[in-house]
Amino acid sequence: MERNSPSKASRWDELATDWCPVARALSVIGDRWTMLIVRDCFLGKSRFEEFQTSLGVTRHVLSDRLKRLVEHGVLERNAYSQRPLRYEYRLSDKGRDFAPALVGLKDWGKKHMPVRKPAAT
Amino acid sequence: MERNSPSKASRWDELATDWCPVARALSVIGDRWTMLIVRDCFLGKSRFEEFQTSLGVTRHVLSDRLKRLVEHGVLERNAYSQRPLRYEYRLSDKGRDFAPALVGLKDWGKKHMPVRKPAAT
DNA sequence: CATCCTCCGTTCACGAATGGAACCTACGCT
DNA sequence: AGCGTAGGTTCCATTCGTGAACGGAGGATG
Repeated sequence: MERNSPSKASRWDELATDWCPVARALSVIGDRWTMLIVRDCFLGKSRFEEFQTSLGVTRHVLSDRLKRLVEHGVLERNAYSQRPLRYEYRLSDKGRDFAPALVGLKDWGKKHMPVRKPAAT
Repeated sequence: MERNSPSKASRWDELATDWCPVARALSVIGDRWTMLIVRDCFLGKSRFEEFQTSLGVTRHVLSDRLKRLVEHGVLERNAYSQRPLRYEYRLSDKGRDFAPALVGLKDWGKKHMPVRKPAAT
């Protein structure tokens, strides 16, 4: 009865080394907010305040997720202003490659999760 | 914990009415474990113990996520045994339609999140 | 028949993560 | 100087996830 499955007891941190590429992907972007941040990047947003306003996520969590995304090479943090020294977050190639997954999610949401307030598309 | 409460007033629930289909999709499957449960369903798993063993997720959370997935019509809960009265969870059409998104995630994981085994040569 | 075992959960206590808001730094404007 | 803005950081109460134990309905075993 012992199932010696390689993915047994996958703790969140251990997902990064899971046999399943889906699990490994989720170890980076499988967070509540992370995928929405990436979505916002695709929509052209790049600054802290933009994400914060758009998502309504707390600044603390946003800061954390951005750091994480940069660490994992999904986003790149560049100074867009030297005098006040401000940074922007832009998609890396790795991040841009996430587009198909996002599209898959979008299509599914569009088809199966209709908006329930007004009747607009 | 109670996901079937009428109004939880969480940011999660607000996502369900978001203008963006990605956000709406994430309001259902944007959880750490939920997408992995769905993945397991695609891999043929259907029972509580199977998910629990495979994912190592706590029973509490698993129970909660399965309920949520059934509520949202991603999974269907059917009795596979009447005498001990046991249920199995199977993908609905809506759930099966999630395949492309999962594939997108898989491809991204495969390309950008290589396995980093500690004892790898 | 008593006892243990399996499956599918639920309940409990506690630590981690999150939400909300205030605070801080560095600069620009007036 | 005083205010506003961008980009965070810190603090605290609440919520969530985790690990472990418990429960209950039925089956298998002695």
